[in-house]
Amino acid sequence: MPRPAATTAAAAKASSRKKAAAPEPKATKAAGRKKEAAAAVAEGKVTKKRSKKEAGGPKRARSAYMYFSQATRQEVKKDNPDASFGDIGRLLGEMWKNMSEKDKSPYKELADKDKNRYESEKAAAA
DNA sequence: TATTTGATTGTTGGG
DNA sequence: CCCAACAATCAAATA
Repeated sequence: MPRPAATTAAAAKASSRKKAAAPEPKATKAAGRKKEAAAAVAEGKVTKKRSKKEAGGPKRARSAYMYFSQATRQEVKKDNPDASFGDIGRLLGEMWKNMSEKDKSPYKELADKDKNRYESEKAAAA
């Protein structure tokens, strides 16, 4: 995995506050995803299950691809009315990699802003 | 401390 | 109600 080592981008700029009431603890796909973790544990790959849903509150920031899918999914569906979820996703990812960083910029901006918002929520929840 | 890997984010439609 | 592929990103856990 070619990941930039030493990614210590700890820009803790907690200023704005966001009240997270969280009346209904919806575990989205967490429970479902957990099954993979459970399977991994069963195989003995991981010693302990990395339950990440411990802290119930601030949802994670959406990636640029998340915004991209929101913005493009309808267009792709329009061009491919017969395409199902998997087809759309596959094609979507293909075009995502196809577009240049400049095109991804707007989505990255959204992702960046959401990340900032996530930091605020996290800080507020803490 | 650095790397790794699991978990989470969002979409739609179906089982 | 949960999962399917896709990419990105974070955070816990391990080496």
